[in-house]
Amino acid sequence: MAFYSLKDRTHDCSALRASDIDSEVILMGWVAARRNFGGAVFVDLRDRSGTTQIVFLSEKSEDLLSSAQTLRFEDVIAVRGRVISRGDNATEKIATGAIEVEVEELQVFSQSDPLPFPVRNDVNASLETRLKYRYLDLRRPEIQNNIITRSRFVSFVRNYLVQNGFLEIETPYMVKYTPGGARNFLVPSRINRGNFYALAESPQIYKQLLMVAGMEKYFQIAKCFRDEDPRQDRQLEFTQIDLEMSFADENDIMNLVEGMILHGFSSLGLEFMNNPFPKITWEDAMRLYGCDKPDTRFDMPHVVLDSFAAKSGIGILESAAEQGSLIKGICVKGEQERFSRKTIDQLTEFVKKEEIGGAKGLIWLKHGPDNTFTGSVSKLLTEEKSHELMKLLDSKDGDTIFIVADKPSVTHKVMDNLRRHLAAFLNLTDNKKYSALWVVRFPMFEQNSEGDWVSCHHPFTHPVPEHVSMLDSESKGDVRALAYDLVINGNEVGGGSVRIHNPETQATVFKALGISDDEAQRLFGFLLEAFRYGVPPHAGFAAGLDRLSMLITGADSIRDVIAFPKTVTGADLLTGAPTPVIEKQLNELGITVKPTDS
RNA sequence: GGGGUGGUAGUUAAGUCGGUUAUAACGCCGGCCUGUCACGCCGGAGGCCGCGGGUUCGAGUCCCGUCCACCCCGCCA
Repeated sequence: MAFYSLKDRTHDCSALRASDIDSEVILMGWVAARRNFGGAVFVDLRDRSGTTQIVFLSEKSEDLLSSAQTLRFEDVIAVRGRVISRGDNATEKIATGAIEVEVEELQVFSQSDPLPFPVRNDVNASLETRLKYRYLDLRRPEIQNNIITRSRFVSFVRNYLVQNGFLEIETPYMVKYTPGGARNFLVPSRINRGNFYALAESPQIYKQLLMVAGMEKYFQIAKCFRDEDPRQDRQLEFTQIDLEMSFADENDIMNLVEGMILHGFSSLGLEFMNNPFPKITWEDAMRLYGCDKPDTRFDMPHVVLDSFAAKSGIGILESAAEQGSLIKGICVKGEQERFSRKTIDQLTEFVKKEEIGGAKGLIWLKHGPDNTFTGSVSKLLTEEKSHELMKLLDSKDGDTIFIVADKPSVTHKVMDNLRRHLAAFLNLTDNKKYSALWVVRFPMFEQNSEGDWVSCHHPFTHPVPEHVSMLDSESKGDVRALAYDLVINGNEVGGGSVRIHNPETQATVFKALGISDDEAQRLFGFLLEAFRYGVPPHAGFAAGLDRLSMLITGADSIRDVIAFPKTVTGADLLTGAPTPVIEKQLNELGITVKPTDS
């Protein structure tokens, strides 16, 4: 008997409806469940699209029935049969619930060993087990649908960009090593022993060279590699929707990307709470939310209370203000009854945690009837000062106010964490809702822990033109960049900038970063040289496809939107990578591995 | 590099104050069953309690170390 093949398959397992009754069909898929009644066997047949119940009846053939009784979970089969009505036994649980297929012929393509864990949405094997048998985990409809949704989104993105005149161009993954930024994965060169490629952190330099090359509009679904500790939303290798456009300014890029996101989400039936996306400056984001990626699904902005604090009559606030502390308040609308003394104590412990920012304490006030406060410092506030604070924070009867005073960096971080924490506590974060915004005018530079000035974005970012003269001054910390981040639901899903195309400006920026002319030549000489041969002004963007995929699928972990993810220690539990390699290979590369404890 | 949570049958979990033969559900094996849909019923097999050391008459349980997974901080231009 010849095996059935794809051309014989008449329908997928989600296709059949009552209107198909009496047709003869051939289905192929995996045995998702088997219910054996001796004289009748029901099988849930699952393929990528869904599930159809097939039924083996003794009246048809005893041989067929006994074959059906040997079927086990995840056997791969084809069946030929007739679509019949399920009558009173119809179910709403599956899309094909009105019908079933009465089997006339069964082909078993392959049998499955007993499974290490059930292939079902409602059974949670440990992550370790799921990753070891990732091909089984991927059969679970929940994960499979994530991968399908991601594919549909990527497909939309490609179409959108191509229709907007973009060319999809690949750039090298094995690139020149440059220090700074993320730690690189290194690839040793056999032919040039002792030399290394780096795996690209991003296609940044190549896409700028493509602009010099006159490609005008480039995009790529590009893998990027960064040897930094993974997180819930971060993997060692990840994917960016990377694009660059000549003659474009920041609004051209933001409009393009915004259209891509709005329509891409819309194509999946997902709509944004805000359209168009608001733009706020980095400064305003820090002032209102204490961070550069605020979650705007809920309001609860921070209010800076420095001048109030200085004359508040509250000793700790007045002295904090004198010492140059930043004092911020946040007003929780209503739900006052949920802030019991115990809850407030827990919030106080929360803000004191080091990873939350390590505040010294948390001031709280409950706005009661007749415009009075109760709370930690209420007795110290005059009626006039109380009313002033109420006005500043727009608090009403039934609201609750929290105040933190500390070093600016601590206050921002603590109040950011507190705002998110309160939103989660009050169930204001619905992952079916989407709220996006642009954060613009990032600083050009920041100081790292060693006190060195480093780029916030990257060294090719164009400063705000009016700030160019400040680049080599003491106030370079105040220089703002033509850089923008796209933030959705508190996730930084992408960022970009206008690039420098003027050699003098580029030289000044390198100088501000403490990169000498010689070093600039050594690291980026090829780029600077390219820019001498006619470079168009250009700007670009890179969006994190994995994080976007998490948002569109509602996945909690980046692992749930990547077919073969790595663990938090960078291991691939399915293949066992990374592994030692054979001595011969190391010898060819001229590499000696040191013992681990050296 | 630092902090936290977890690891017991193929899987998911329970296991009290340190005490006799380590439980359950699902899966697996055998049997029964023609309307189930996570079918049901009867019976059975299945254990390096992550690994190594220590305390103790006695350790799944207490202590030390270590490995693995996850979460967080640092890090991620």
